[in-house]
Amino acid sequence: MTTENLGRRERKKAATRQAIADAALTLFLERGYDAVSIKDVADAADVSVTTVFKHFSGKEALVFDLDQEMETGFVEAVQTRPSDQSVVDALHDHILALWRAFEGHSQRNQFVALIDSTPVLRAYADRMWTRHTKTLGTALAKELGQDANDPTCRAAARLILDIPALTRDGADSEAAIRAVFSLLRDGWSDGNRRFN
Amino acid sequence: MTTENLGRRERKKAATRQAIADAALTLFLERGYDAVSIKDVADAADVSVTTVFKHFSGKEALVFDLDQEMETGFVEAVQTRPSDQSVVDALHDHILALWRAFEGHSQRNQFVALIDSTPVLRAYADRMWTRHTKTLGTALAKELGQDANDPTCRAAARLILDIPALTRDGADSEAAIRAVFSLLRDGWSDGNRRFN
DNA sequence: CTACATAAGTGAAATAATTACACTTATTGT
DNA sequence: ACAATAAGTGTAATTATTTCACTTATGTAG
Repeated sequence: MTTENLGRRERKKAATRQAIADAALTLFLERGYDAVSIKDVADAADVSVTTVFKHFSGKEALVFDLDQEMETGFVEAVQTRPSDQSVVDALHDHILALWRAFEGHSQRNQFVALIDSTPVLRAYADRMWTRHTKTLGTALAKELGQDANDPTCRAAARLILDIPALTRDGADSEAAIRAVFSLLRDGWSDGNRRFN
Repeated sequence: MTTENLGRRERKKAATRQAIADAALTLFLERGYDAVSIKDVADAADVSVTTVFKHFSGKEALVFDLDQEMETGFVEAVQTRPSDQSVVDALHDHILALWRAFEGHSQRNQFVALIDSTPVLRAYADRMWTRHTKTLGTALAKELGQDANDPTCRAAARLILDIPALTRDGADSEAAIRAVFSLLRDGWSDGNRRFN
């Protein structure tokens, strides 16, 4: 799907990019993120340092080869949902699907460990998700017939995109997902209880 | 309160730190963040580059001289609230107070413009708030008699700390605050409406 | 098929943030 | 007064990132 029907040039370009990403991930998992320089990655992939920067915006981006697919995924999830489904339910299903797909990856544990142990990568990962707050918020607003900048839609979008960040520091991911969607559906009864 | 009853050493240290922060802010507002190097700041404050790094963890930190006070502020807000007040109400009050204090600053507009126009600073500001998710979440859990890692408490904490990030990209701050607390109190009725 | 335009890749050099190190100087507590 | 300690200095090294002028491969119009 991604490497089809393209000219030789495009194919070679994609191959180079992939070689760099692969070399980077291998080295990072082997030695740790900070112990690997961009030059190391370039050498391992047999390209120049300049070429690495032609393909990736910076060192952190070498770790996350996805990013863009995510944004469209969320937006599509709400737009193409069955007509009798609420947007909250659609997003709930989407997240669960993403989660299960991620679970079934062999390198998953190493990968998570790499990110958890590298502050720069944690920060980058968080931003990677929350960067799409505006887009998802607008998509939600459109679905519900609200203004594009509707603050409630944006806040809801943000809370949902916070989920990956919430599943760190020894938190149970599935519980975090449940908690977020419970908040969205019913609010926070505990927090609103008064003590008098 | 901050510069009292300290020895000469501590006082000079604080003065140096302040001189650096002041020089940095002045230069950043004048020329823009990227056009000012750490060396420029050091020269303007008449200290060595090394000294700058002794006081601030990095270039971004030069802009945000608060950070730590914020965390304790939120935690105290919930702990010292009147006994007939819910934690949500206490946090609502606290945020509104912070907001009003910030409004009454002469440099506020320039400051906001500086951050909005500098991607690195936006990212840093977001992290600065959400960094305290775990602490505030734990404090909330303790108040409510839940487990320290209770996912709902943590999610609620995160949503509240998201507020500053939500007030960007042409969003109305007060509306964002209202939206977040409405979500916390009653959930998201619009998002849960089904269309059949 | 040829020639030209263009995009990918190269290599070197410049800039700037960040860290390490060995050193001087000022402050503090005894 | 003195020894311990913390603040500050200056230099040098490391490394991410950008810029630039250059080569080479590919695609394409004629």
